[in-house]
Amino acid sequence: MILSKKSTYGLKALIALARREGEGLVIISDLAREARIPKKFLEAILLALKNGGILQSRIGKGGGYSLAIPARELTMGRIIRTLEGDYAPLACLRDASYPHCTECDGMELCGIRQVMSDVHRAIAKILDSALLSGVVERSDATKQIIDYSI
Amino acid sequence: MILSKKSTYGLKALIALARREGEGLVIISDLAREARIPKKFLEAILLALKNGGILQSRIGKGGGYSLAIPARELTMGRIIRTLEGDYAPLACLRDASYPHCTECDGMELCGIRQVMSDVHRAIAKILDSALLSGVVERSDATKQIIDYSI
DNA sequence: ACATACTCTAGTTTTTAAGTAGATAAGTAC
DNA sequence: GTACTTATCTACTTAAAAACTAGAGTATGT
Repeated sequence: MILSKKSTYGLKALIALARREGEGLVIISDLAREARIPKKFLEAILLALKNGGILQSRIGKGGGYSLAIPARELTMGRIIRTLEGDYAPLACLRDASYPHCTECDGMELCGIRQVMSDVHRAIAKILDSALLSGVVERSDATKQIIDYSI
Repeated sequence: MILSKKSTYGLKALIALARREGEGLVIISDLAREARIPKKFLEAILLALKNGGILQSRIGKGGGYSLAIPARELTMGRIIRTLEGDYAPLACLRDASYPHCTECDGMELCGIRQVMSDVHRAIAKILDSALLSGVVERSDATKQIIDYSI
């Protein structure tokens, strides 16, 4: 569950967009510069977020990106799932419906599978209850503390 | 938190060893054949587990591997940590002591960091309370159910 | 028309995981 | 002691995924 750069970049961009919520569209170049993300890479990430329904965009002059979902309703789970694909800790957990997979020869894996299934649920629970707005607030709080302490 | 093949193989081998606990040493070739793991790859994995204090071995004729820690005292957390390295969900979580990392420019990451820290703790809690013996028992239980259902 | 900005296709580079080969050291039985 | 067996070590190779880039294409406002 190490967060990829793709997801990290995506989250940073979303945080930046959440901070400007309601202020109209933001262009990729600005986001890339502010968050220090390679522009071309960010393009692909934002596009994925748009296709996932998390962002909306307008093309052409005056265009740019904005949140399609309010930060108070957008969960970390949805964001990460959109960027990483489903974060199943074991291949055979991908489709939860399947009772056992071919890998579980001799069933050694099925014991492992059950533990990893617990892990999976625990991760999902945390990420699906963490809202983007909360992350922004916590970032601001941290910033203040650090500003004061310097 | 997708489990690598290295860890999966390692766990399968440990389960096999746990099943023969108290029955002396098991040679690599047997483990590799039974668990269908490339022998050379398994060698490296078992060596890592030995260096991590999880396995013990004896060289020479009649030699082989056995658990250095009883299956009832060996946690999944220790096993996976030995094979994967510390499974921190974010690079700057690796040393928990450090209050913030250089990546947290503008502090966007610190909000993310806190959420991922929760994830990290949740994973550790589950894996550190799951014993190898429990995994073996659950595997056997699953096996029975499936045997009956066929 | 033209500048602006997103969209799309198709790459390249870098990194990490996965797997292999073969030599060497070391213990045990006989 | 020597032949056998097994662990240990170094150094590759291959395969796959992550990270990043280039450039053409398309839509939009003025």
